[in-house]
Amino acid sequence: MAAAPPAGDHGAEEVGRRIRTLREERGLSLSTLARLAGVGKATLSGLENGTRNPTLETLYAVTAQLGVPLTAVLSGPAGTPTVRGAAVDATLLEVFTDTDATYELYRMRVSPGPPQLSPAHQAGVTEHVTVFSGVLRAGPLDAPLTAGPGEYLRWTSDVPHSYAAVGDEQVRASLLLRYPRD
Amino acid sequence: MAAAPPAGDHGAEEVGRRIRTLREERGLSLSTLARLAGVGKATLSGLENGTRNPTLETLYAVTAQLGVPLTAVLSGPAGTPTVRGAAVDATLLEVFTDTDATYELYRMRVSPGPPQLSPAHQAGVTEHVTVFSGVLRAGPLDAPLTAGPGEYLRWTSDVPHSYAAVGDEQVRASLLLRYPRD
DNA sequence: CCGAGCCGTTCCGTAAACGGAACAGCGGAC
DNA sequence: GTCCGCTGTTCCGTTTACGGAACGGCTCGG
Repeated sequence: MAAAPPAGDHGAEEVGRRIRTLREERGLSLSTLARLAGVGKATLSGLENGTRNPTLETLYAVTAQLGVPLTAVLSGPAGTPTVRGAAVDATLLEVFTDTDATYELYRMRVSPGPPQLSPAHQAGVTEHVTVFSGVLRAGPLDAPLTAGPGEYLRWTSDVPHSYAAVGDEQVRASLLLRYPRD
Repeated sequence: MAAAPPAGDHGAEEVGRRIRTLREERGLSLSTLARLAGVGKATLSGLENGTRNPTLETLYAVTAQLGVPLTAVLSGPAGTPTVRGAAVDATLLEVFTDTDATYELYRMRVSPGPPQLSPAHQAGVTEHVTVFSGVLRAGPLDAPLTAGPGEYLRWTSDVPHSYAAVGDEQVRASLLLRYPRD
């Protein structure tokens, strides 16, 4: 005992809790799920209790049998990296890698106050913003654009640019960054 | 039986490819990333080549150092809730619930061929599409719109509407559905 | 030309995740 | 009462993912 594995480990225990919850929601016993998923009972037991550091293969076998994506047990409130600035608070939701370019999709919140500046990116990088609520003023420093709810902005971000909320309302928007392949 | 998903292939190679892409985008060498992430070079090498079955701890160490969520390298075609039709294949990425409206953010692929029809939604629902690649023709049946890479479409979807790829290239886009609060 | 310093891959001993079996605890059948 | 079937946990031998070191390949610099 006491051999307690690194308790402060990342979300291993959180992952275990979610799997146990999902299993019990389905009325499955540990033994049954282990058999259906093709893993040992010891493996699943340790996994649910957070005393193991599961393999991707193991996790996939279990989550697939539960009928949920891997992200359902992994992505946690504390798990996703967030970029914070004076006014902008952006959470990276997804990364798409296509043949022509890589896309990063963020959910963005811009708080009222002075504009937040962002340095120039590599040549060819474009930003695409869809505003959900509030009024956003963003784009190149010398030619900012404005958009309200439901509207769309696009600019080439190889020059310094800024983000600002117009008025007192916080702006909520989705931000898509496109990095062309070299 | 039980509609077993591909048990052997859980996308280990796909995960490796994404990690390698993310690493190269950042201009990091394999050795450097391995040192920064605190894992062995052999581990990272095998991981990128798909010859290993990484543990959650290893994956987390690497993705955290790359500054992306685990979902960025895991989210695969399998497992995620997906809406499929004749031509359109959409994956739900995120749901935002704000005070004014609910937003559903999809990643969408439209394959070449005849248009896919979609019935009218509730009054006030709007759709917002940002095209990544290919040329998309979509919108109300009587007034469809066209957009190419980097362009944006918006229409009110309280009437029947359609989606179609123009030309032979598959269309990749992000689709934002906005449901106003009653 | 040759060594220095990187690159990424392969080799190898060790630590640990794995599945099967044995275990204790509980509830119902007879 | 005993037995059975089930629960979830623990023990244990096997498999394998791990990191350090050694390796071949490439690009510089002297």
